[in-house]
Amino acid sequence: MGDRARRTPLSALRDLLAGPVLPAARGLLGCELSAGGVTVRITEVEAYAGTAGDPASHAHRARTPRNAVMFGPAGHLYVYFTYGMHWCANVVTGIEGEASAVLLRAGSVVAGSDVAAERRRSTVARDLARGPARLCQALGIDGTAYGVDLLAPSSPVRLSPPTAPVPESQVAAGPRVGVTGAHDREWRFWIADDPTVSAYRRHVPRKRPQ
DNA sequence: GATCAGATGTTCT
DNA sequence: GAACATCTGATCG
Repeated sequence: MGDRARRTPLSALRDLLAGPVLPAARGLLGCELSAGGVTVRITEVEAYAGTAGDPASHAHRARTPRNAVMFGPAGHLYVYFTYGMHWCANVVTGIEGEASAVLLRAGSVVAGSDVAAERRRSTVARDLARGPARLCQALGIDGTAYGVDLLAPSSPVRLSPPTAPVPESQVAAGPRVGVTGAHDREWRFWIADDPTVSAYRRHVPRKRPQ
């Protein structure tokens, strides 16, 4: 017996993140993310396999200044700016150099909802962190949080293990949202009956070239 | 409730 | 220059 029972939940989480990306993504459901005076319980995630043959990953082609942190150790935060106005947050997973990551797509605010509502200019609790860009806005995450260690106590953005684990029967899986290719992979995971999970939308090209 | 178009800037070809 | 891991507001049912 022993070793496993003595490990703290935090070190168990660190081990989980350092392993394969799919179990890591599932294990992130129910974890709590705290930043800027707001705490969110994660209800929806997507896995991206980095250099391991995933054409939808930002790290698939090559290492660039933007995705550099994904090539580092697990448990760090990958933040990127997209569509000219939105930030999105990922947790780096796997071994160094693999560049896999888990996109945090949605959560429900469990503390600091007044602060989150002020940032979001919305009073609908369900919508405060429903969607990857909304989640970042509610938590006040932007480029200044790029690369921070989510498991370090002094970090501005912190990740905590679930207060209650999510039962296997509550975890649903399906195709990823918004990605251009690789629709066949069911690498999106969410908590089945949670109202804060974003609705699935197939990727649509946004403009016709005349 | 569903669907559509527009905003806006960084990254890569 | 084109694409993009999105959101919001308007319009239609």
